[in-house]
Amino acid sequence: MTSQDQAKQVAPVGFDEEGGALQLGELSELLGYSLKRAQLKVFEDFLRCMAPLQLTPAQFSVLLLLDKNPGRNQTEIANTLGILRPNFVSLLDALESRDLLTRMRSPSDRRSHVLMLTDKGRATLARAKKLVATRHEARLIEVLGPAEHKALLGMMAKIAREF
Amino acid sequence: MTSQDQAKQVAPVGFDEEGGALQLGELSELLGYSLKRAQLKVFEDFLRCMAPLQLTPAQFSVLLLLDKNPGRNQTEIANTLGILRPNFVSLLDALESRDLLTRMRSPSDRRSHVLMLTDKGRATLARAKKLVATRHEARLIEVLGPAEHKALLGMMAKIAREF
DNA sequence: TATTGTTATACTCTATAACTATA
DNA sequence: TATAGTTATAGAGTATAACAATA
Repeated sequence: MTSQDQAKQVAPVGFDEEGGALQLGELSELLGYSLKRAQLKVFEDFLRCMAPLQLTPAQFSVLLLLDKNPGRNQTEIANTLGILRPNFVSLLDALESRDLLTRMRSPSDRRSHVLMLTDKGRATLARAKKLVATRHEARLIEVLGPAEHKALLGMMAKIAREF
Repeated sequence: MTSQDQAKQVAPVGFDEEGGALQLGELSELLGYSLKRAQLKVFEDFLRCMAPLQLTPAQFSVLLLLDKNPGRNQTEIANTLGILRPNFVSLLDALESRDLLTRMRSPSDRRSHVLMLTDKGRATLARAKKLVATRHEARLIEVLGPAEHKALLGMMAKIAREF
């Protein structure tokens, strides 16, 4: 089977750190690692702040994009958000069943569905934006400071664009 | 296939009518959104750079942590990495089957498995570290600049810690 | 023939309950 | 009784193929 007689450099006896906190070591210098953990924290906080409206980050991004770009079809919105078309269907089903948006067959190309926010969708988006600004982003700015928060936004955009 | 895939074509601005690029709007000010997209890019690049060794970010983090903290059990390592114990099992199975680490029953508490890198595990980790430094982090530093890269690390750690 | 929305499907991650063997 | 490792399982998120309607 597998090996059983190597690893003689560090004996299983003589633990000098029994029960103590582990050394992260080079892990804390690994940007991907910190980035992932920070991203999880930020999404957790987003969900907490958005709990009254029951919107996920992905759902919020769809409403935001639709408000700024009315009359687009599913493929255009999904592509812009990096969501694959098949996976976009159930996401839209959920929002449409909550009457936040509508799918309408395009008169010019009856294959495509034109997406538009409903009045309820616009109202919900307005409340959602307020929650994000006053609870979520406000807390981030409080932790980082306004200058670093802005710098961070720039760096994230740069990585997403140029990396 | 060239090195440049057309994941997202950026059309010239000013095309707000039919067929033009969509307006991201407030989406670009949403830190969680940029953070997520940046994190995906960084992990993609990590996998590309690490392709010769076939290590995922999670696997690399386990090797790194084990090297710095030999003789710990599965629960301690998993908790430190934010991995749930049940999900840690198959991750370890994969690394152990590649002879990169060993599980040994602890003599003091026969319930727990003491984890240690094998010689092959240490050698692989050394090669992995070199790939990360010379290919992955080097590219990040090239895009961001050394000062911003360092600042970014600090901010990510701060969010992961205080947020 | 090509494209839009869709279904089906599969694979990875993540999360919870419950089992076993030890303590 | 409680804990460490494990199994089973379920749910998200993500990926590809293929089909019907339409172009």
